[in-house]
Amino acid sequence: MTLNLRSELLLKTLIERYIMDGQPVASRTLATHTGLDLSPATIRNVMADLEELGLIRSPHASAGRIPTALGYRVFVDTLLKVRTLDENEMRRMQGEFATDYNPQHLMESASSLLSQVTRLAGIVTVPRQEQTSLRQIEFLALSTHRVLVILVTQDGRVHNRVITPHKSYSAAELVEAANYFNETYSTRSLSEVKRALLREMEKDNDAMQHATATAMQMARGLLADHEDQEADLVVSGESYLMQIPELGNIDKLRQLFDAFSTKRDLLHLLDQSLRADGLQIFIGGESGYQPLEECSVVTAPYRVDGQIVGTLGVIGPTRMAYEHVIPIVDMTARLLGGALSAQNASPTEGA
Amino acid sequence: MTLNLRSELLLKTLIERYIMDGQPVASRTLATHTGLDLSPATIRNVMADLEELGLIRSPHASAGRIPTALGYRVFVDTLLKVRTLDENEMRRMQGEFATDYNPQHLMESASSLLSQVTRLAGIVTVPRQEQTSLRQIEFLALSTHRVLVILVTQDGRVHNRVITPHKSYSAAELVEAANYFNETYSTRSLSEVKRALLREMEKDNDAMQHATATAMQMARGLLADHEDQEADLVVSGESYLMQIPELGNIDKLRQLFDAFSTKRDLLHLLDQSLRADGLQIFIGGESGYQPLEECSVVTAPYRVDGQIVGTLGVIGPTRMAYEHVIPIVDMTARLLGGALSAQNASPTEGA
DNA sequence: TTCTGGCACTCCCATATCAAGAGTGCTAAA
DNA sequence: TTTAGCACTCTTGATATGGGAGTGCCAGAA
Repeated sequence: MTLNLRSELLLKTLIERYIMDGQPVASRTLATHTGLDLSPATIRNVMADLEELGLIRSPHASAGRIPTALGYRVFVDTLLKVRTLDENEMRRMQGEFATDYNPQHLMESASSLLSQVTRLAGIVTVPRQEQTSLRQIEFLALSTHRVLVILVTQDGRVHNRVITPHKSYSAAELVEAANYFNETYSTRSLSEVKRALLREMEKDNDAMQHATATAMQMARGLLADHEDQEADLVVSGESYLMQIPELGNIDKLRQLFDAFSTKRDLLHLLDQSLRADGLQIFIGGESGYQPLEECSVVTAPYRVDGQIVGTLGVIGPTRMAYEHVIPIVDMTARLLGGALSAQNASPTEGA
Repeated sequence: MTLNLRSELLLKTLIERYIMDGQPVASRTLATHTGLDLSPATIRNVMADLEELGLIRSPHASAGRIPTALGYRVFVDTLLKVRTLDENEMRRMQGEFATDYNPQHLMESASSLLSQVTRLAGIVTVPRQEQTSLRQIEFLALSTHRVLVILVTQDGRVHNRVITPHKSYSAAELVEAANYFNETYSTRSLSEVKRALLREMEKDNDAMQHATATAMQMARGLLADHEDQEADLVVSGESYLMQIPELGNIDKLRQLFDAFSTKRDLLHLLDQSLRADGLQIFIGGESGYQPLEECSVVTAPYRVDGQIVGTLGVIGPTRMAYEHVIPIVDMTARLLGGALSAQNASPTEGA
């Protein structure tokens, strides 16, 4: 599919206008709003070609044309000139962004920043535990048979879990076990740690040192309910989606909102972006996920200390202001990554 | 306003029918579906009286009647016979309810249980920190100038916060400070603790023992960002509200959803229920909160160790099956309270 | 005094009709 | 290759129309 310059220009203008006002674009409108000095009749011929190529379509016989998903694809890939954020916008976003040291809060802030600035739904995936590495672990006796496990991961998040071992342990034993853990496993990724633990546990218990044995008991308790601790999603501004006319159908809207609370499929989609290493756009059906049929998703991964740990982005109607949304998503990924990395640096190095 | 038996019966039947099928109820329908052997004309006379009293109204001249908020109020207060849950339902709810020891998870489970069983939006308020008492506190050095504070409250929740004191402390110092804290403040409510701390901090630092001084440093850091740690709300099943025809108006729906994400006003409403000590129902405008105009809220407080710590309930259309919803809300409050209390008991006493 | 049959009246709702407007596709000519 | 012209299609809003559902009220029955 090769488009000549004129067709490209017309397609571009058509899509831009459609994004602007949501109305099917007629040949006459296009004739007056493209620099080209052509009559509507000529435009109509070109439009017929574009329709043939599947880039635009008409909702009915005597309406103008609107872009198809394929049309948006071509637009985004080859016609779109992404504006960089101007100074003001950048400053405003930085100003809106949280400045504290709480990772969970930073993610919520990023999500709400995305939705406020784009007026679309903002999403941020919380780093998968498996992919981040262990920094520190501590055990704390709550009562005779209940131990609070505190897990600090590389991304700065603190995870709590209460386990109930069969035996009771003294504070000293717990400290010893934690030390063993920290010496042996810290800086290794959680999935690695998990694998190593499973290997370790197969060995004969009697041969173990006391600290090791205690540590293994803790590990057993930890792994037991590890499963439910899945990656999570922070969504905000869903309600912006309610006023976009393309989703006027209450049923589609409902499916979309269900997707937000189920999270599973959205997480799966965002995982793809995790691997893609760069800004990604899913237009309409491209996501392969029915409730997103009328939507586009713009995502970007964010990094902590140079390593990709999660993704964020926005969900909105296919008819969204891509050239506006893209730099915002990009910028937010940087902001969040930066904030998470900054808090990671030990204060002696940082400010 | 005194209604004779016949009027009451008719009002009751009218509301029951309207709750069933959502259609305005006509005199003829009422004549056939009430035990009374009366002609539609007679019914019409009674209906005119009920309308006079503001209990029902007709959407337009030649439609049947529908209940007003006041009508529902009378219905709920004096006409409704609440069914107790039958064995099966009770068992099913118990089965669906989470069984683990994670308070946060228990609340989410309660919320989703509410919404699944009632097919309405479920809400659970997370206990206000101020009202629950301190059980245990620990300090953990993360790096030279960063200390992780772990706060275990009476309801079993674990709170983390990272503070950055100006001075660096050794592990031993931190343990000592924690001991001081636990000895001095545990079992006292957080708001009490806060007050006591503020008093304490005004004293001359030099006179303090070392442990006390360290503890006060920590306290300073803690109180600094205490504010943002507000009470929170767990909402689920919002999307059930999208298919109820009374809220067909996308704009009202949006306001409602905004209320769910803002949380502030809903929290305020639920706080009233906290003080009321029993199941409460807000019908339509009674909540005094505009987005809930078309909705009713059914709430019940839940208790941990006999003390009310939070509320839960459902939000749905005023036209909801109250006699069905009420026992479910009540039951869920018991389940959640029970689960939270159970995990609180030390394992030696419990199972 | 209370109830009821009857009837006129009101309002909704679905359907049909109509005219105007917008936009296209095609053709023939520039 | 472009364009003017024109017939055709489809939407949209306004308007009319008939049927249906239900009420309010009155006068007579119980």
